[in-house]
Amino acid sequence: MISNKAKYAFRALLAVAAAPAGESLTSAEIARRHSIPHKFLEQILLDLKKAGILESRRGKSGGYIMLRPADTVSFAEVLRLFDGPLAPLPCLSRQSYRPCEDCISEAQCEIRREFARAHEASRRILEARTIADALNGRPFEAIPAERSRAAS
Amino acid sequence: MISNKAKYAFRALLAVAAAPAGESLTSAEIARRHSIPHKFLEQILLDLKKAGILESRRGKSGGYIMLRPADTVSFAEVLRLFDGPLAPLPCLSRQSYRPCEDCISEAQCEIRREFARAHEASRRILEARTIADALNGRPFEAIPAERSRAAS
DNA sequence: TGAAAACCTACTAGCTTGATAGAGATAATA
DNA sequence: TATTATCTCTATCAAGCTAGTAGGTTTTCA
Repeated sequence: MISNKAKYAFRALLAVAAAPAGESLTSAEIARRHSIPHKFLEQILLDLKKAGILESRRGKSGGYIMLRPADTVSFAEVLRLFDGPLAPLPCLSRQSYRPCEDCISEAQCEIRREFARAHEASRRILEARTIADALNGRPFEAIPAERSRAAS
Repeated sequence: MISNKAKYAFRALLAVAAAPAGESLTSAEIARRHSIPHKFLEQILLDLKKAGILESRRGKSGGYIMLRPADTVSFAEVLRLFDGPLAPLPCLSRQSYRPCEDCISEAQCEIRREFARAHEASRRILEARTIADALNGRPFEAIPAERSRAAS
């Protein structure tokens, strides 16, 4: 299960990305429209800003706006930001690899082998799909097949 | 990330399933061989027994043995048993469905739509792969395509 | 100067994880 | 029958995490 924090982050991002170009949205407005605790949302928006995804304007008539275009922000990136590694095992994480304690041999670990498949399947989708895709409902079939397995 | 408990459960199950037919394994032996805290493992084995996956014999020369054949025990089942629903959102869980609070329309929820794809991909693999598959290294390609989408 | 907004830091209740502890029940065997 | 090895059950606990709440500071606009 993803955390509430991540869920709120997605809602907020979708809201900001859906706003007319150049128009900013205040945290209070987002909170009201999506029933998110306001102060909690503020922290989340701040994280999104620190991550370089959102831009903010302070003061009266301030608010939030996309910094990076919505089609460059993947679900995987946002989820990682709030919930940590996507991988089901530390030894399967690319971004924050860590061997399991007491692991004798990664190559021979059946658990790793099985979860690697499952993880790879969902990882590819979360990595490929962006906030923009979600907004305009681009169908799943349009995801280009990932050829480069080398980096895995 | 899956819990330590689930990881231990997989290790233990693989060990019991790998034992020669009819031969039982004691919790102490499994704990020793896989560096799992003994008393903690006992709880886990008990859960596996209550779930009808393992069988136990008490007393001297007791131990654990598979109750159900290893090729009927899926990774999904074991993971659910210890870590709860596989679904990233409550509204995506088949076994323990629950709407998100404050959800206005499931059909129109972009977050649900995106995560549904990712979840379905890994769910199918975890559901299809069994302890027996993991043990004899049956290649992933051999998984039969799931045709019935109706139950989704 | 006042209002509205983002920004920052601290705190907290309740839950979950990953165990540890100790006693009881049962079965083989000496 | 006593011993011993094993599973079984229940309670407890420290540490960390989740989902916030709280209260102030800074910035900007009118």
